[in-house]
Amino acid sequence: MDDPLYFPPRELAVMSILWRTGGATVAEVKDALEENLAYTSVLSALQTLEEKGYVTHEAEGRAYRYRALVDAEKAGDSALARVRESIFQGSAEKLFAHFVSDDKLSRSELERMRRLLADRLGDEP
Amino acid sequence: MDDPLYFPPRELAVMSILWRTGGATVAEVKDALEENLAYTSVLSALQTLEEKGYVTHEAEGRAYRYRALVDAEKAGDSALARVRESIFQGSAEKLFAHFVSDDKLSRSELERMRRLLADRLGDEP
DNA sequence: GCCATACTACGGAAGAACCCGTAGACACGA
DNA sequence: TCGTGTCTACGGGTTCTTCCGTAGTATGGC
Repeated sequence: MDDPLYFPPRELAVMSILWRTGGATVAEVKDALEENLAYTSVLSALQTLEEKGYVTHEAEGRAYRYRALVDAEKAGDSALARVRESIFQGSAEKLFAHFVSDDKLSRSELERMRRLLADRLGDEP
Repeated sequence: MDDPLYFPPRELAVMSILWRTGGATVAEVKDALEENLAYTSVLSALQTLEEKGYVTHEAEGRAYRYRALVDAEKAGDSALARVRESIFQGSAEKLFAHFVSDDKLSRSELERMRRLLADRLGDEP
């Protein structure tokens, strides 16, 4: 097991952009962020993340391109485990039940989920 | 839509106990917490949560009994939405796929999930 | 060469989160 | 009555997070 891996809100937003893009410059991150932050604020966030070891950078022309060092899957593991544990009393089923009860899920999404679950059940004789 | 509802780690741990128990005194929260905090630290956390409006208290004997004012479902909504949005690129399916790929899920759990999903699909003709 | 532009490094302010000690109130038993 | 134990209120210290301004460096156009 690895350390629990936790990102405060703003840092998570930045990581999210790095995961989506696969790597981004400060300016790109700034543009992708919903809130309108100063350039240096974005830079600071990235430097903080780098200091923590979650991110690295390499020169690209005059600028740096930042890249995530932890992958989204790992972060997803930690986040879902935390949600399951603290909000759904440790029960994966409770989490699941709540997840699929979301009205905004389309029928086709639900059907693809059913398919996924069927596959998952099939692979374990 | 309500406000996004977010709890930093320690406060989430405290809320978790209130959700599980339905209400608890400071001493009970302290005992239930994994980390060994000073009594007053736990009290502080509860007072902070109360100030934010997530918690209330009523006298019970000489002590206060604290109770959550937001329910776990709402917190679950926010938490899952945040995870889906920032880690799984907004895709409920990606989240789901990752969720069911967890090795620690037992076959019976998975089967109960399948049932739940089937019911959910059935209720929408 | 000189200027504007784009970028990073650095430092620091302000607030949030976290943690606890001390003081005071209150009840109970000796 | 006099501790003793349990509880809350209050205040303060420390670290983390967020945010940005200033200064310095390099690049490319003129």
